[in-house]
Amino acid sequence: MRTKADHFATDLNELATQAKALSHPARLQILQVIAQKESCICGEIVDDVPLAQSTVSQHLKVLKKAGLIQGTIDGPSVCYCLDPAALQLLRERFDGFLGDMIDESAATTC
Amino acid sequence: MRTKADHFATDLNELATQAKALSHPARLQILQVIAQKESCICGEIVDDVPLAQSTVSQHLKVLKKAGLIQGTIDGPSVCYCLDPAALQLLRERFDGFLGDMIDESAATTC
DNA sequence: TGACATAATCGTTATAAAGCGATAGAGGGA
DNA sequence: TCCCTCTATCGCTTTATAACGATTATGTCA
Repeated sequence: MRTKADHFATDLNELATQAKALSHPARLQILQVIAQKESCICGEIVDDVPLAQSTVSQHLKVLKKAGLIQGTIDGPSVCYCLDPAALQLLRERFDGFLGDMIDESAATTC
Repeated sequence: MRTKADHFATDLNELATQAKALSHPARLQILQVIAQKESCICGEIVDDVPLAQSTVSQHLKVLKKAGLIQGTIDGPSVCYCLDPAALQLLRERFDGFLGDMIDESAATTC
């Protein structure tokens, strides 16, 4: 694929990247599971999500790469938790992006 | 691809679908262009985005399918505009989803 | 009607993403 | 040490996405 990411503004690329991390229901559910459980062992996520262990692991990798979660090794298991600061930042970016757009487009009707 | 969308909650599927619409920098830029221009003729978008006309048309289709924009035929041209209500709804959904998660995860640190 | 402009669609190619089973590596306990 | 558990990675297949050029369809205007 000829992804012409270099032709777009940096902030648009970053926002698009984070939106992509949220663009799959399994990843959204994984985030919810991690948020709800007091502990966040990988195995529990696999139990709660209707996907194979290897697939869940891939999704976790995507979320980790996007900076939305972090995993720490806990003996034989891996404990995953959210990064509240990153989520808050993402929230603000989305809000800002959409908010600006809504303000500007208030007049435009076609 | 075996997209197991049916295995996930409806609201997660919908949010993921809309996030996917925002997951490409070209589409984000197109939204900005439409928001900024007072008129929103398709050709102007093509001029402002570093992609071929057919590619832009595809992106517009994705945005239209996601319900974020609408296009009305204006003679030989097509006038695109944002759907402020849809954008506002999306904004609130993101905000709610991320907000709930941040609240719940305040305690969880691993 | 004929020529031109605009935008959507088609056909094709290349890359990314999603999914799974199997394997590998790292710890912990018997 | 040996086995078991847990999770990441590999290899593979299937489907989706992105991109473009070429074509088609629809209007406008001379």
